[in-house]
Amino acid sequence: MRVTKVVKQQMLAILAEHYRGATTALNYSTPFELLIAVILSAQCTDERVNIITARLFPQYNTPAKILALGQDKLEEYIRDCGLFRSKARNIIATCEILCRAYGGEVPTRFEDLIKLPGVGRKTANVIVSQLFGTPAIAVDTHVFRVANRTGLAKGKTPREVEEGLMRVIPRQDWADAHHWLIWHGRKVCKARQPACDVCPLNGLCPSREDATK
DNA sequence: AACTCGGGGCA
DNA sequence: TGCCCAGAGTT
Repeated sequence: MRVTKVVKQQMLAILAEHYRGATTALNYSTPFELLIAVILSAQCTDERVNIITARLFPQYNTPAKILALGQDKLEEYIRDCGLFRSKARNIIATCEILCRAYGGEVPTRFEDLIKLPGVGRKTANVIVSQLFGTPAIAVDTHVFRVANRTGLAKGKTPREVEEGLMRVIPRQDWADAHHWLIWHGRKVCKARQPACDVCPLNGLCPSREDATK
């Protein structure tokens, strides 16, 4: 079933109302801290990232300090989140670049961020949209799933979904819409057992009767 | 486009 | 236990 543009606008309005105030912006005090937290969050819950960063950042909250800590010790700090070896390696490499090319600061442009080891489209979009005021929609697995199921933006790749969402959603709503879609994916439109019975998009979503697709 | 990394969370 | 996960890099 094809979702008309009018229906898409209705669904977006409902999501905006239903998830008003919802945010995933974490209270990290510097861009560098948020960057590291987002890198760590891949395939890992926010709760666990919070535990790790609460131990790490009091002493190691700058690229230079992380480099001084070293990769082996960094691995010990972040061992409780998955993929920790590659994350540690990427974080060290990123810190070296930040120190060498950016004066120890986090670059503000998407093109620069995405070149950093461990930073892909999703992470770069999160940083620029939540930190530097550049409108963007970060497509993670939740956003990807919700967009495809609801028909807001169909696509085989996250990139396609990202571009589709940008076409449907007004630019000024991109950052907020990212949060609506993520929260909807977490709480209602879940990967396993979607709670279609309590879904605010009931009646509009084409996957209502077969939400496992 | 498919594969891999990896411990946690959940049924 | 087995299966999936608030991704990114490599092949």
